[in-house]
Amino acid sequence: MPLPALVAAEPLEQQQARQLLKALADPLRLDLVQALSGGERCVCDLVADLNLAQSRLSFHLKVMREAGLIEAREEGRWVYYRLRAGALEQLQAWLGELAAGCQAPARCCS
Amino acid sequence: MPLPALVAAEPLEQQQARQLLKALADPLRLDLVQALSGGERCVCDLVADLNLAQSRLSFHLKVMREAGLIEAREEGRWVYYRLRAGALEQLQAWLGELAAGCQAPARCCS
DNA sequence: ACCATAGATCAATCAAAGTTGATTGATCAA
DNA sequence: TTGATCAATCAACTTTGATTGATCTATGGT
Repeated sequence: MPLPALVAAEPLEQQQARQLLKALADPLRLDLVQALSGGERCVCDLVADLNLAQSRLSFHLKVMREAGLIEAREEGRWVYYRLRAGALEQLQAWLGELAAGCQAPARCCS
Repeated sequence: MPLPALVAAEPLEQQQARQLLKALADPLRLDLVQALSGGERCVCDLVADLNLAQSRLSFHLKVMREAGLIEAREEGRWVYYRLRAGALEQLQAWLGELAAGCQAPARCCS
């Protein structure tokens, strides 16, 4: 069950940024992010709180995990998930760099 | 051609955040963002630089425009696009709030 | 050993997004 | 006014992603 999940507090590669963005860009996954934004939660609680099919939740958790957006901790027969603050911070930094130079005047059209 | 595109420097609604994230979470659109990160560019330049079908580019620009990620300026027969720095900053702030509380210890599983 | 629960995975289906090529309406230069 | 270029749009098609229900493994309680 433990899946790769990228680490490193380095600047994001475009590919990693894309995976993170995609992991975030879904309504259900955003609800999950919301649910996790207050701290670690176990899967069974999430199923109950968000009232969804277990396989559906598991699918989305996997997407998020593979993107490096969340990470899991197993304890007995439970699995606890939490947001990776580092990933959020990397994304913030990545956005910051974009915003930095984007106000330049138009290169005139050939 | 001018499409709604949300404004406001207010905190992002989840729905708006999702649209922005989705607009970013695509390889071609990321290339576009990259191309625009140095400043305004016209469509014909983008077609040439990224070497893609014009209708394809137009489709993706529309997605980004509708999300409020970019905005257009028409000049004669050309259209110039640029990133909306405000949108990037709103996203950054939104990520910041998520990162804030996500380290809390697990609520114990029922 | 048996049964119940937690959670991951798989195959099938369905819906949403992206791609392509053609067309259209502007704008501009000759 | 003719012809060329810019860029948006449309309809047909393809690809990708999400949902569902069924299994499957592992853990724990009795």
